[in-house]
Amino acid sequence: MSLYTIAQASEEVDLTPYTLRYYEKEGLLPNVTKDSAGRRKYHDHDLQRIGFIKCLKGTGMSLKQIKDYGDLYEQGKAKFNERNAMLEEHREKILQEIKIQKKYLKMVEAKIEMKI
Amino acid sequence: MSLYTIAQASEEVDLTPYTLRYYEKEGLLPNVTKDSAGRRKYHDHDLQRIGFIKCLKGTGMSLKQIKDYGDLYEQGKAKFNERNAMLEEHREKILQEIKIQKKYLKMVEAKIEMKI
DNA sequence: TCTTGACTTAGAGTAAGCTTTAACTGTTAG
DNA sequence: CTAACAGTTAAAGCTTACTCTAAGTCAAGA
Repeated sequence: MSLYTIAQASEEVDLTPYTLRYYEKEGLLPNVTKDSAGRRKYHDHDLQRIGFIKCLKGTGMSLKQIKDYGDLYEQGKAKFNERNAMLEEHREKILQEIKIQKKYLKMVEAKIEMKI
Repeated sequence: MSLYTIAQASEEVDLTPYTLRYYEKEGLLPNVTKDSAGRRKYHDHDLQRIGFIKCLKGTGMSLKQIKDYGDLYEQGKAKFNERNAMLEEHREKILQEIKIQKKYLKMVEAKIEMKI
């Protein structure tokens, strides 16, 4: 069980310390512990959570929605259905988005081939 | 050869009139003509251009870069190489992005399967 | 002890991409 | 003729997601 300062965590997850504090302030990272001097200590599960936040954000979910998902997560299995429904809906959104990206890719390739 | 009011064009391309004026102000839509009363008249080639703008924007190109691309386009074949290089680079970016999206899709699916 | 450096906070500032407002103009239906 | 309507402009306002600043705290090394 390893601990990370904000600088180390920042390095691990490739986000600035500013961003990590911002995510915490916005409620995306509850339960980040602090040492006796008040400095944040990140645990492995925090880094894993940040990893999943990056996944959701990278697939177009807003921080607001990510927070909502995280809030359901905090409520444990009582909210499992609601939470999984969110993920399944998001899965569809990603699939749609990949389709669109492929369509756009073809448009760009067509433009390249057009040679005008 | 058909002409469209801003409301009709807006409907066609699924962008608000605000957005169309904004794109024009930002230099993404040069040469939009106006009638004797000063009202915009969109031509088919304007709608096609907007379609390609949506493609570039939808694949993560900033309006600034899209403007730069459009500016090269305005300069005709003199800037063909530069323009096509931009598109080829963008094509790579889209391919990368699709890869990332597929990875994220798997992460979300794994989380769904985890059933926790 | 002093100072350096990495942290803390609240809050201000920034950038992108719209979105709205206010005040106005020209066209059209009654 | 006039009211309604669809457009015009410049400029202000909004949202999201950071990003930075200012002022302060704490621990460790010279």
